[in-house]
Amino acid sequence: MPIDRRNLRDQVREQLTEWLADGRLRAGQHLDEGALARALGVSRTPVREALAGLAREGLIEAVPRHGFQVPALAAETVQELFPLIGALEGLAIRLAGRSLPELAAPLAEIQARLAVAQLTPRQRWDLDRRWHETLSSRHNNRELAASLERLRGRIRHYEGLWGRPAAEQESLRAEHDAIIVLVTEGQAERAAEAVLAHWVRAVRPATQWLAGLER
Amino acid sequence: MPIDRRNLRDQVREQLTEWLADGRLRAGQHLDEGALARALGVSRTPVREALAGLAREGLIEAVPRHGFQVPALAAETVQELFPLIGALEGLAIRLAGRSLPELAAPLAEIQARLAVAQLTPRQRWDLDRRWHETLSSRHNNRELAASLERLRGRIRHYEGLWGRPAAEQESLRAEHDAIIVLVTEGQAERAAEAVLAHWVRAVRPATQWLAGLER
DNA sequence: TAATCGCATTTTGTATACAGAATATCAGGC
DNA sequence: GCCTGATATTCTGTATACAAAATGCGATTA
Repeated sequence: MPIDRRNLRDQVREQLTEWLADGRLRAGQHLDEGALARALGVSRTPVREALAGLAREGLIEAVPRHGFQVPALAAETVQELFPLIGALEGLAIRLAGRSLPELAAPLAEIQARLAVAQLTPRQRWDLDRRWHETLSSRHNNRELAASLERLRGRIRHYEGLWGRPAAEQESLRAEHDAIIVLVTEGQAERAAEAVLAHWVRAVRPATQWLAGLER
Repeated sequence: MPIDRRNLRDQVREQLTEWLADGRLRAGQHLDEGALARALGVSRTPVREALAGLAREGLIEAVPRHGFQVPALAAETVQELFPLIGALEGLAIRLAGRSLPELAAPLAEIQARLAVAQLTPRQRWDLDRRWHETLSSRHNNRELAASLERLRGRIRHYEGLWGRPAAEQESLRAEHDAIIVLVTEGQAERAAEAVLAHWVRAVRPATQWLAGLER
């Protein structure tokens, strides 16, 4: 019988991360502590503690005397976070060792679903995320897992990237295929390099998409 | 005229990270909110918010109904964090591009100081940290910088590692030399791999040191 | 001596109160 | 019509209050 020993701070944080993930809290949005507290049926105290934690994680921003807000979409964020995620997924691959080829089948399965034409950007985004999560799942490093989850959480609002021209999507999918081949062959080092390059190359279409949004 | 708009939460966090860095708050120590608030001359509210933030960063631990504490030294932490730092320093090196060889001189300078025999573990630890900070300073990725700083902050309590046998220290210093050669030659890819391997190899002496502490 | 119980004290977790800053509203003037 | 400024309102930041859980400690007992 697991007694619930969690404090409100953690429960609030969990709910807020969910709302950040599902888009109920949108990029650029200001977070009203009072409104959140009322919505959750708690006082502002645990809400503020949760927000302070999320802010230190980078999931939200803290602006002195203005409170907290969801970060607006920014090209800088993509430019900085994508390579970071790539490097960590590379580490995950290197740590997979001999078991790396076991990932080939599940990766190919997700990849096949990504090839379907009439998916929404959101669906593509989810599949792509699951593909990368699978690719970087073969390690026993909880810190690495936590870091990756945190960084991925920070780019959740960028799903519109997958509304880009089909040609760009095609080239990114081709890179997936190339990585799957390396994974199948157990070439961890080269697969790690490829996944980093993959993320770095994705920066350009993402920033172009953001530039298009400005209008 | 930059008006101080910072809130107490941020100021408290800054002071606490300092106390964590200089050892005034020791590994395993319980953090008494009331005592901290009194010591800082503020109420518990901003202290708790600062603690909640530090906990989400992993610099301290939150135990429900028991408050906050500085994480105890643990072999797991070393095993998980060292490769993570290595991967991120590797990314920093790859991002340095053509300017990588410029790092050779300052690295060699710090390395020379590390060769002096009668340094305290603390002095060695500081020099080693500065060596790695220098090695990974040539990039313009603020997120990478923040992640590295955070992770480095989490292994600050492990300075005793540099009280290990001279032979081990010698081999780690030799790896530094090899990396400096690669840096001089501008071989970013190989230098990145070498620095990851360097951190991975450092896991063993660190865990052995920790095992020795248990007695 | 070691373990256990009961009680006092401390400490955490949460709610609430309050001051001051930021923001919104709106009237008046250019 | 738009800017300016005064005022009202909202919201943040911080302190304080209070209940409940955890902890410490001494007495009691096996």
